[in-house]
Amino acid sequence: MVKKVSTLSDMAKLAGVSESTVSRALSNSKLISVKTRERIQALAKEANFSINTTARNLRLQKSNTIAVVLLIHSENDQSTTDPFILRLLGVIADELTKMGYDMLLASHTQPDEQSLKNYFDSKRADGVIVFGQGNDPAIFENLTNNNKPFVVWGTKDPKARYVTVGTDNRLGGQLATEHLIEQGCKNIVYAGHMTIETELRYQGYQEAMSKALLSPAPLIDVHFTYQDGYNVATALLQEGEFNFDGVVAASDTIALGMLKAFNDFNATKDDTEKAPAFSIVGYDDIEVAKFTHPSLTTIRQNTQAGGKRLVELLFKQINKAEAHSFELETQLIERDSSKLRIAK
Amino acid sequence: MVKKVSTLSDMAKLAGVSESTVSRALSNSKLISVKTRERIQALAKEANFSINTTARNLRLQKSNTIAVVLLIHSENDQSTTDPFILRLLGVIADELTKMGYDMLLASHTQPDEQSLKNYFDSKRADGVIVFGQGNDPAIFENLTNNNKPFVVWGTKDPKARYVTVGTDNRLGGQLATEHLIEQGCKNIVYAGHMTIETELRYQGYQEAMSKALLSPAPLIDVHFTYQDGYNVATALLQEGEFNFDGVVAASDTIALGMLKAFNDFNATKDDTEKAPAFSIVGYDDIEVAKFTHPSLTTIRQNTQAGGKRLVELLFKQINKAEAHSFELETQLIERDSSKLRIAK
DNA sequence: TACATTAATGCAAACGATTGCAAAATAACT
DNA sequence: AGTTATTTTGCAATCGTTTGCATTAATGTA
Repeated sequence: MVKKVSTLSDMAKLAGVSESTVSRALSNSKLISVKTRERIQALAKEANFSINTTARNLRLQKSNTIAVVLLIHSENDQSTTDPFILRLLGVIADELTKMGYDMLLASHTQPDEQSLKNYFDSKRADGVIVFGQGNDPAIFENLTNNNKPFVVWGTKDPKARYVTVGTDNRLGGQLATEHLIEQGCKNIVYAGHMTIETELRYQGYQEAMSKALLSPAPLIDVHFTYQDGYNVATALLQEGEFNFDGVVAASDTIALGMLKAFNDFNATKDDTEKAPAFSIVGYDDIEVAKFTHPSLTTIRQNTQAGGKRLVELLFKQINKAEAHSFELETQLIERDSSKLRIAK
Repeated sequence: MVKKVSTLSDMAKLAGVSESTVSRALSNSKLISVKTRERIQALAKEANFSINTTARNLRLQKSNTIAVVLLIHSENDQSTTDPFILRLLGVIADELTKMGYDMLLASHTQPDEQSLKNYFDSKRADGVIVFGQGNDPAIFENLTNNNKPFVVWGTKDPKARYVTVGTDNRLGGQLATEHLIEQGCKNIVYAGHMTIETELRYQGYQEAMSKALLSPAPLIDVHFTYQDGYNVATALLQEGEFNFDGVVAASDTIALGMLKAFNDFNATKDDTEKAPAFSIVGYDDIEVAKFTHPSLTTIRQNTQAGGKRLVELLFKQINKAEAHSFELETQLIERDSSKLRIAK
């Protein structure tokens, strides 16, 4: 077997030229004559040679890598489980691959400024995409001051200067609520957990209620999982305290969990004891929402568009261009879960 | 503002010692006296200094990074969309973070040996986890020969020597089919697309059928998405060719898509024209399967256990220990979708 | 042929860390 | 204090690239 060719100097020996010539030939520099250029490239392919990225990055002072960081704020914040986030990650991975960049994925359970800054200081990433805005935007402010390229998925905070991509959460909450009101619901509740992002959805809900002269109910606290949606709804049903004809859920997972709880509950009761049907609207429009029974009316957060935009705005910053926060279209997708009450 | 401290030599100046001392102090070498060690560590924290990973990796000849590669074999192979794969990625990300490793995520639309080898040659990763076994295991054989640490999610090929983690697909297909037979189904079909992995599921189906003296039907070709499950089933229903009382689906997405198609179809017909109910078993046990209506009977592939095992076996190889392919428990999760026929 | 241009190559200095070995500082012991 | 053993520190080479500058080769012109 031939001796392994693994460095530029190996290649140089092989080709009978200097390292610089090989380096230039491989990067297609026109300083090198076409003849030797092609010869060397062929040789490199034949010898299965590929440049050492680490050394290259060191010399070039860049990493060709984007870090995608999931900030986990609590035990119940399971970003690595959430189908919506995961889907978005998939889109980002595809986009970055297209740009020839690597994607570094990491989740941090202790979200602090330093650990984010560290990606830059340690030169591990040329840019950072953050999920999990949390309640403390101050973390990000400093990065902005230092001109580090980074983008946050979430709500635009008017006081903050960092770049975000997300939907209009207030509007989303409002659209969902208004839709239920149009369907004839009177007694509508909001189900979700409070974060900076979802607080706005709740506000949207409250506004829509007030505008329709309905009184907002206190929120039902549920974490963003199928299971918690199921558990919380089941508990309420069993206590006989689930007396709503409409639910605005803060995520599709919650909505589907609640629907399931309702079905299971009624399956055990005979007709006189059954809980009355309700309408429900989810949030995110995860893929399965279209295929459940009933299909889920929901507020779409377009993952495809969102992922692309995140990457685009990050690269604008990397290339020293101006980047402005972007708000994705916030759209109600009307399906069957909001017609339940009527069907009944 | 203080001048930025970004290299070891900056730190050395700051602390009034040599670079080597700083380097050793930060890595907690006992060659350095406790006093100076602590002093320097404090100083480093204060100055927000962190070692340049690229330089470190170059010197140490390792990358502290694991590449997770999605091999995309066709247009229809949408790994970055598949909820099961995505969930597995989430688990792996968590595990690697725990080990202090970075996770590099990339999808390759042109799966070839060289591009995988390249992660090692270019020193970008210390190990590789591969999804998308495809039909050409030869790709992996060479990596094995070269002693590169890598693990493949999928079926153990007895002829191949590379390390895999996955479930027993033949058994899975068999369990699903036998369960339907127990439920009283006679006319059972398998719905999925052929890959090395899913072919075994189909074989399991065929065996179970034969054993029960039922004749296997030709497979329904469906790609692994909700949408394709829906489309294919809808087409068959409309043609009046969907005359099965049981379906073994190659994924939960397919199963849920088909169930939806069935519901939608019958919703448009009045009682005399309705298609008869059927039982269906999915594959994967994605999280939502428990929360659909009806809940989905399925073959579980435990993502938690699988992700952990993939990482564990990879690190065994990295540490030059022996690593053997591992087969996860293959388990039927019985829920409601396989009772449909009876309920009717 | 001699000289000026232009094209093609090579030299050597970075990039920022780690580490074997030598040197200096401190401690231990007569 | 003088010598030896031990602890602490520093020097300098190395990892594999890229690139400004100097050098050499090739071409053009008179």
